[in-house]
Amino acid sequence: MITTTEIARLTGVSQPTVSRVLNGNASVNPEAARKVLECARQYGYQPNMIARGLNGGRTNLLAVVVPDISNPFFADMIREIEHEAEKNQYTILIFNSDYNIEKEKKCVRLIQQYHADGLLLAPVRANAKALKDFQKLEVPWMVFSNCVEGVDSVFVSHRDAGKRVALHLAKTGAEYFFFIGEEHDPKYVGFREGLMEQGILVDQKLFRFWDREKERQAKEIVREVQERNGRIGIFAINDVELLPVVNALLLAGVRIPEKAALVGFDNTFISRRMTPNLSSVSQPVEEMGKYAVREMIGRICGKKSKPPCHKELLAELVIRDSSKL
Amino acid sequence: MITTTEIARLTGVSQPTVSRVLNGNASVNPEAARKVLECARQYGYQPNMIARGLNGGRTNLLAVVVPDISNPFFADMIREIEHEAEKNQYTILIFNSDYNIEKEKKCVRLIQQYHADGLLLAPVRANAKALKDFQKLEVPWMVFSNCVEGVDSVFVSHRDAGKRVALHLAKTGAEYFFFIGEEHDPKYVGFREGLMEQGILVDQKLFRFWDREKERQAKEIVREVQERNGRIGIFAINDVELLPVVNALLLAGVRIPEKAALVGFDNTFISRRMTPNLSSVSQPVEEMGKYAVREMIGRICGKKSKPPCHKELLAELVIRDSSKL
DNA sequence: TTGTAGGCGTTATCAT
DNA sequence: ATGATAACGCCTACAA
Repeated sequence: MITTTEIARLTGVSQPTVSRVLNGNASVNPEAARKVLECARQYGYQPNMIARGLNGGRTNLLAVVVPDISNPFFADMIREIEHEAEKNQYTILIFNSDYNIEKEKKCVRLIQQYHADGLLLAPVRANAKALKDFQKLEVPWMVFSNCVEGVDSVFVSHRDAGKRVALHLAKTGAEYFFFIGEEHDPKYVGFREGLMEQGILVDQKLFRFWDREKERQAKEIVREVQERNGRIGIFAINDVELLPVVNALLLAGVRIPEKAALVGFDNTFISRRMTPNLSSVSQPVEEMGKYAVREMIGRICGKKSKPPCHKELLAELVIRDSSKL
Repeated sequence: MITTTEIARLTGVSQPTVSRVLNGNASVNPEAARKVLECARQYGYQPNMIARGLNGGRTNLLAVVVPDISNPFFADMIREIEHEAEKNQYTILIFNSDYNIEKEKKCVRLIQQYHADGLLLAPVRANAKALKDFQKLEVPWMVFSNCVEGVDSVFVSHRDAGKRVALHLAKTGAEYFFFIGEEHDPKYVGFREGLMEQGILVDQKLFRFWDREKERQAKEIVREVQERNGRIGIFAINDVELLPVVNALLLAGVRIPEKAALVGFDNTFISRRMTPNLSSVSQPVEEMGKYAVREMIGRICGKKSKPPCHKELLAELVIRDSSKL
């Protein structure tokens, strides 16, 4: 790997001049510039980002922390983020928090150690307290996919989405409502709210399921579906969680959507390609990724004066066979 | 961010002594060590990996290049790689080649610029010529998921797997065989070989499909299935490619597996959770990820004398409803 | 056991 | 326009 010092020696100019030529910002003698560029080309010069990052400069590294890389939604987000980052000469460092707050915290250390220029975080918990460690960071950071009070965020409102799903399922004539996910999830909060707004007695009509054993959970849900007269509206925190349930319902001969109307989340390729097709809340992955990266780069380069950002993007409820009445 | 120099100033020892204490390799005065550690703790010292990487040291960065992060197989691989890397104090840089040879080549530059200690590559094309740019790298690199002649690789034999699928589908009584994928894919080569070994006249009985428009392709396949008497054996290069076909077949009322027996690849969660369940070739993702990272770290740390590595892991053909006779 | 000195490759500052 | 020089934070000699 040839260095600027080496190019300087070979072309008979000083090292800073080489630097100036290669960065193209200051003015240099055209003839010297030509020689330097020629030499750089010939030896395949590559700037050493490590050295560049050392004395206070940019590393052009962007850290990305997600709970689970293999979840299709996050995988898609990462693809978009990587794509937009690459267009802007940024390289991404990936960290998997594994839905574990402690692991998430450890990422702070690594981000500091590698002097990433910024961080995009899909937090395990969408509340500011759980993120207080990140306040230590001396570089800009922002949350995506969720909205956190007092923290720059790019998101769709999961609560709103949950509400819309409630409205939709109620309209399909569902009498009972099952939610698959955790209680603190904003989707649940919104789902509940939405049902209450419809005058549905949530304490008697809404049930929540969350079992690590997906097959067992699916069986339980099927049983609960079969026990009740009337249509059941089922809403899962993501498409992946919905799959075993669909599977179990089909095997048990439960008719979809007549007996059980289903809605997932994230609108991954799975939902489009399943039979039956699954209704799902679609997050604007590409827009969210692009927006997050651009906003981040703005913060990295720009004046600190950037106003706090709380960008809500619109989710779309894509209605497919699994909940079409 | 406090530095070793600063700690040295505060504790009244020299900077190298601080370095020695924090790295714990050389012997130091216990009392001085105590003071240094206390000070480091108090100020939350974090080593600057950038500086450490500069003078020939390790950056502890591991580059990973895949064709498509959002493909569930690669997403799973990345999760395993990240997990094993993290256990070994490595951080990963992610690059998406987008199935594009030119983009893949560009990664070489970035890996050099960031002085990654090594590279794990899932190549777009599994041949040495397409990878000649990577020979420039001064750090160890190896291929995973595919086998490349003359290059360190960790893989399952796609050709063998293709052969086994051919055998399996022939046994189920299929008379015609459809392959969904590209011609140069080793899976196709193996599939073809396997059929020939069964005495099947591949020129008349084997058909290959590869259309960017997945819906159109699926419709065409359904048409071709319906046109023929006898069972069709269908093998797709991955589960994702199989989905639209399953969908179209079900909608057209084609019976699975009686009329069309299907086998996918990668054994992603989709195949388990679809109805019908999909047969699929399972790659040992966890083992492959672990093995690749460990072998890589061995190369990074160890003597160059490491022998070339061509590690073949065993794929397993998981037979489910979609091809159970 | 410890400190001094030098260097990694770059950018920034200051003269010239 | 350009060259010296210093600095970034760390590590590896080498000397004491």
